Order: sequence, then structure tokens, then C-alpha cells
Amino acid sequence: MFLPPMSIAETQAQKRTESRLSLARRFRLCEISSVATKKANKSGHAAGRLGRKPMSLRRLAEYLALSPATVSLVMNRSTVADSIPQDTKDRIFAAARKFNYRPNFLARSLRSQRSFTIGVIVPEVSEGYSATVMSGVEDYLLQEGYFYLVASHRHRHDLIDEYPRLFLERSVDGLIAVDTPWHHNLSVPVVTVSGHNDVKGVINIVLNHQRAAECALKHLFQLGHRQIAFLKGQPFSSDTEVRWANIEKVASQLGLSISSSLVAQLEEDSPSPEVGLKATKRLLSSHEPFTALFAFNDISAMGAIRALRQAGLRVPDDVSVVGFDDIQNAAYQNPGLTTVRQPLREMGRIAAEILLRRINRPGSDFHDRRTTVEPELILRETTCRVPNAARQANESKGRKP
Amino acid sequence: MFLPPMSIAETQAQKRTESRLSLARRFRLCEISSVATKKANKSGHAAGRLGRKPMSLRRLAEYLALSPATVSLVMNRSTVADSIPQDTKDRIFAAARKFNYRPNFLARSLRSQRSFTIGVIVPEVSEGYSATVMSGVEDYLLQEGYFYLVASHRHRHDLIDEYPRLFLERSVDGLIAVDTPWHHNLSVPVVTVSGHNDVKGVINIVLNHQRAAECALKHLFQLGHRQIAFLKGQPFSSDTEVRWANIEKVASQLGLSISSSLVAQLEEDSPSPEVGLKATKRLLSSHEPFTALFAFNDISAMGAIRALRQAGLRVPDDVSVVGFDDIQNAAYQNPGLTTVRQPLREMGRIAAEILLRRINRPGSDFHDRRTTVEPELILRETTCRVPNAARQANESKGRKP
DNA sequence: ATCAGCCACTAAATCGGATTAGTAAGTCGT
DNA sequence: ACGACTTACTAATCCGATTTAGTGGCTGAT
Repeated sequence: MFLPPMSIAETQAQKRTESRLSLARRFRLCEISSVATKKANKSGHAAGRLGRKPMSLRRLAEYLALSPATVSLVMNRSTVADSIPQDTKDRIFAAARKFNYRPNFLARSLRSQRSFTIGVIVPEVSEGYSATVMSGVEDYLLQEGYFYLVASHRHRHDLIDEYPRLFLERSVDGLIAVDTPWHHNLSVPVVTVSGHNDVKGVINIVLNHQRAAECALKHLFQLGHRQIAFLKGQPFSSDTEVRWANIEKVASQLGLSISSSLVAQLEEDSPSPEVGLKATKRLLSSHEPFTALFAFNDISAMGAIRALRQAGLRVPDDVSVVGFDDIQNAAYQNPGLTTVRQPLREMGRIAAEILLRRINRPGSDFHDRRTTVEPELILRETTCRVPNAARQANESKGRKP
Repeated sequence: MFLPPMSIAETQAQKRTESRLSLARRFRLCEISSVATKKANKSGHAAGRLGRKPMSLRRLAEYLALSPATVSLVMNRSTVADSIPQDTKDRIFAAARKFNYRPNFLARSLRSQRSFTIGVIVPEVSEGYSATVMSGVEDYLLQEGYFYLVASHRHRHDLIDEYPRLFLERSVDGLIAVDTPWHHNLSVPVVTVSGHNDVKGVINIVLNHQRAAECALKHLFQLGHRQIAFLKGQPFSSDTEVRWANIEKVASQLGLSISSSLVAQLEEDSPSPEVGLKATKRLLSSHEPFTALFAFNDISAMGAIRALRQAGLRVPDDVSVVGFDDIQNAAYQNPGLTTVRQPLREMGRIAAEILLRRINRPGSDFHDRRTTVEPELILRETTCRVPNAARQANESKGRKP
């Protein structure tokens, strides 16, 4: 038996939703301690004040003239404490409240071998993609009484290797890796978001990339675009290859041919649109005409738009642009960016949910190694029907072969 | 004596920069363990593999036919171990490497009362401001061998109260609060970033808001703008009041009068430019003319630009816009956003640095309760000289009173 | 009368390492 | 030859909980 009170209640009413209970559990803690601190403050900064050591189980037991064992069992609502009369229990709770007793987390974790902490490894916290996923992860974790440690590897291989080790050393109960290549086989459950390496025991949360490619390409196709340029992701991004494979697949299904000189790979490791700008310039320098561009993400799409503008092309009149991700302010670009939305927050939430499930019921869930979420095309203002001149050119081109 | 080896080296060479040492320390750990895992893997998935329990101090001591005390002292390079002959030490290190021994963090922390973990509380992880600050915080912390827990309060007062408590319960060594109103007086060091409440014992990292106001207003003033509209921050944002006070101060120094109908306060709690859009619409509905707008942040500036466009006004030709923060893609707006840059990453780094200093040398540093960083005006394309018609109107207006 | 069973607890081991106070054996000086 | 010092360690306590295996006293059934 471990973690906050209510364990009994949980066993008894296991059918009720877990999150409900966790909320209740958190609320209780909160209520108890806020009442306690108020009292403490009134009675002349008793506890919780700088310098004063927090109440320990032993001292609480001494005060109550009981053994630490009894107090612990009662506080944790262990079944072993069933035989303890209600008024003893009440005395214990009252004393705990009075001294604002909170069990030492480290001691507990040491004993129970559970830290209620998980590690999250991302390329870079300040970047929108990771940050949004984290936000979803956090949402679920905190609700369930877990906390998380974060580390950004910034695509350095040594750090990608080292951080998981450091996390394990700190006894995390599990790990979530976001957009990070994963080869480890660790002793704790791992869930990856947009990880595409098939390591056994690791569950992946991935986007339906086939559908994503369809969203974007069908849309452009229907608008009459046939000469489409692409910004392909950086080699280190774990989505790059799958996404590209699906683009090729869908393109061939649509009968679209992809010209290799209309594909530019993003290169630098930077969260700036600059990366997209440079790639698009390379695209433009090939002088092969195109009427639409499908970017690897919204950030690079923004850079692409700038490059196109600088080259005297209008967006969308001359070139339509489709982004990917639907980051926070994609809607507020000028013009508003048409993009393939990834439900990033949800992906984070799901990752956290699956991870906790695996932590709490080890052994199960080994079947669905992959969980897929669906993209959505968000129509805004960077795409339009291919201009007449271009269309004619396209059509005649289409007729020739 | 605690934390990774090298403590002795640290004492001996205390004059050398600390970060250097920490890096060295981390490198050593890294080197040792990677070598060890390689060996382990070669000799048939010995340790580190799923299921196998990690080596403990006791078992290591047994293997060496020494007491745990000896091994601990040697591993920690305690001065007490000075008298132990080098070959015994070598045997110990060799064995530790062989079995990939890593001391249990929880046990250590429990004993030494230090968790080498700090808590970071932010309004919302996925929002650019907090995320960028966190990135700076992380940078410094991980370099120094610390990890951090994160919690987003989303401006809910109950969570702002509760999370610090939960952090303390988890024995964090210190706390960083980003853009969060702070009234607590906790038992661990606290550093706030853009916190403006003067709680004793809490150090604030703040922007030089006077200079920031000067940057923006002087710039607009020099371009001839006299009728300037303002988007004031949400009441819950801890920068709102200071910033506004400084704007008023600088405006009066410049002889600029601020018309109350040209001030709109941001209202909703959302990271979307929508908030700025709405406020700007309110501004426009007053029908009082203005030639420039100074937004509370870049996000709201983006919304403002959209609102202006929708009202048929051109940016910057009809209305100049200045943002605040210089977030990631402010440069890639169309047109590029002129803004007052806050060195957010640096603020995070500094916060972490000061926090660790206070943790490691308690009692000192109580003097400088406030550390100020400097803003910088980033000129881009959303500001220009006030148009002729407006200038004439301004001038005649200026002459009248 | 006796034995089973319950009640209300508690002693003691455990988690894994840090640290202080010692101790036994050997060396050195006088 | 004896005390002082050094060398090379170790025993024991502590950090603050959790948890198992009891234990003594009392009740009720046979």
C-alpha cells in the first residue's frame, strides 16, 4: 500500500474512474494542509516556517503515544488497520492535521520503490512542438498525482544516451520520449511520441501519416496543383522518414510525380523559420517552376513564405503553401496558414495515460505497440486554386506524355 | 560530503570555475557508465537489463570483502578515506565500474537532505514565454547536475498555492517561479522571473521596464507618432502593472499624453493572438484615431495586426505596431514585427544560477533582492514614420493647446 | 476449562547509502 | 619498552518512511 490516503477507497470502488479519485485525493491533501497552515500561522508561525523541521512519522507517533507503525498503517488506510477503533484513527488524523504532517516523499519512494515521477525527454523545451506535447503530458500526470522531470537533448547523441540513464538513476517510474530516436531497452516502461523505431516493450504514439499526406496532397490536387515542391524534414527528426514515405505513396496514388529538384531537405538544427527559408531558396534556385509547396512543419512554412515573397512570388496567388502541425499562431500568420493539424496535446495526454497504465499494471498492454492519432486539414489562406496560366501549362504538360 | 565523486577535487580547487568542474564530473560519470554498459552487454546482458536489480553498495562491499562504509567513503572521495591505500581504492573503483554501480539517488537524498532537484512553476509550459525561460533554466541546471520538476498553474489560484507545497513535499532544494504572483515564504530558496511582489528572501529577476518603455516610446516618438494606442496586459500577468507604470512615466517625460480611450486591457487567459485581436477591436470601436500601437507582447501584437487589417488599415503605413518579448518567430511575421526584446533565456539562466548559489551558500546573497536585465529594441518592419496627413493633424493638434 | 479467534497494537526488518566515532595492528621515537 | 601516531578499516547510527510477523489481553463457543 502506498501513496496518498484513499487506497482503500480505491480498492473498494475500483469501478469508478481513476481520475475522479485522484482528483479527490489531491483535493483532500490540499484541504488538509491549507487548513493546517492557517492554524499554524495563527498560533505563531509554528510549522512550515523557515528553520523549523517538518513533522516526522516518529515524532507524530511519540506525541500520540503510539508506534510509528500504527500511525503509518492508519494514515495509509491499510487493511491491516481495519481493526483499529475509529477514535484512535480520529486522534491520529487530528494530530496529523494539527502538525501539518506530510510524509517524506524520499523515504516513501525509497521504501516502496516508486517515485511517482516520470522522465520526459524532448529535443528542446522551448520549441512549440515539444512544449505542446509536454503540456498534454503534464495535464494527465499531475492529475494522477505524478510529477515529471524534463531534459532537452538538442539532438546531441551523447545526451540522448545519457539522460535516460540519469533519469533511471533518479528512480523515475517511466519515461516519455518526444520526437527522439529511441534504441534503448530500459528497465522501466517507455512511451514515445512520434518515435518510429520498433523497440520491443516501447509503445509509440504516432500520427496517421498516410492520412496526413492525403489531407495535404488531395487538397492541393483538387485545387489543380500538379507541380508541388516539398520541404523534407531534417534527418534527425524522427518523423522525417515516415512522413516522406507516405507522401511518396499518396502522390503516386494520385498520379502526381515528385520531381527530385522540387524536394529540399531542411538542414540546420534550429527552431527558427530561417531553416525553411534557406531550403526554399535552394528550391527556387533550381528554376523548376512549382505552384504549391508542402512544408515539413509550420515553422519552415513561415520561412518558405518569406523566401517566396523575397523572390517576388505571392502567397497564395502564385504559390500555395501548406504547413504541418498547426502550431499556436499558425492561424495568425499573414495570410493565415493552411496546415495539417497534429493533435499534439492529445498525443501527450495519451502517452502519459498509456505510460501510467503500464506502470500500474505491468505485463498487460503489450499488444498494441502503436497508438495512432488522426490529423486534420485546417484550411486557411495560404492555398488557392492554381492560377490560369499555370493550369494551362500543367494541362498541356499533362497531355504530352 | 555528497553528490558525484570529485568532491575532494572541488574543495582542493575551489578557485576554478564551478561549471567547469561540473562538466568534468558529468563527463566522468558518463564515461564510466558507458564503458560499463558496453562490457555488461558483451558479457551477456549482465546488469542494466530488464529484471536484474541494480548493484547496491552493500553487495558491492560484500564482493570486495570490505564494509559498505569503506566503499562509500572511497567513492565519495571523502577526506576520511585519505589513509586508504591506492590499490584498495583502485579495486573499489574497478568493481564499481565492473558492476556499473550507481548509488541510489533516493537513499542519498534521504540521508543528505538534498535532492539536487528544483521545482519550476510557470503559467503554462506550452506558451513561448515560459518555455523560453525554462530552456535557460534547464541549460544551467543540467550542466550543474540538477534536474527540475515542472508544474503549470494556468493562473488558477488554488494551484499556485498547491504546487509549491507539492514541490516541497518532494524535497526540492529550491524553486523558480516564472511570471507567477508570489506571496509564499517557503523553507527553501526561491527565485522569481518577472515576479514583482517583494517577499523577503525571494530574489526577483526582472527586466528594466523603464528602459523597455523608453525603447518603444522614444522610437515611436522619433518617427513622429503622438497618438499611440496601448494594449495593457491581463490583470493576472505579473508584468502588467510595472510595465504600465513605466510606460506612463516615460510617456510623460516625452510629453506624450495617453488617452484613456486608447488603452485596452487584454482580458482572456489564452495564449492565442485572439486576445489581442479582441482588445484592438475595442480600441477601434472608440473611433479615436491613432497612428501607432504598443502591444503587451508579441502574441497580442499579432492579433492587433490582424484586427487592424480587418478594419482596412495597413501596417505599418497607417498604423505602426510594436510588440514585446521577441518570441521565436516574431521575425518571420509578415511584415516582420518590430519589438522590444526580453532576454528570456538569459533570465532563466540567471535565475537558475542565483538559485543554486543560494542553495549552496545559504545566508549569503541576501542583499541583491533584485537582478535586472536589459531589453533591446529590435527594429523590423511594423513601424514607420507617421504618414503626412496624420503628422499635420498631430502638429496642428500639438500647436493648439 | 480450554482453545480458537479477534482486537489493538507493536517490534523489527527493510529500502540504500552517508557519516561519526572507534579500533586493531603496525611504526616510530626516545 | 612504552606511549604516541599513523594506517586501514569497520560498527553503528541515521535519514523517514513501509510492512510483515507477532503479541498480550480478552471474548465466546464447546
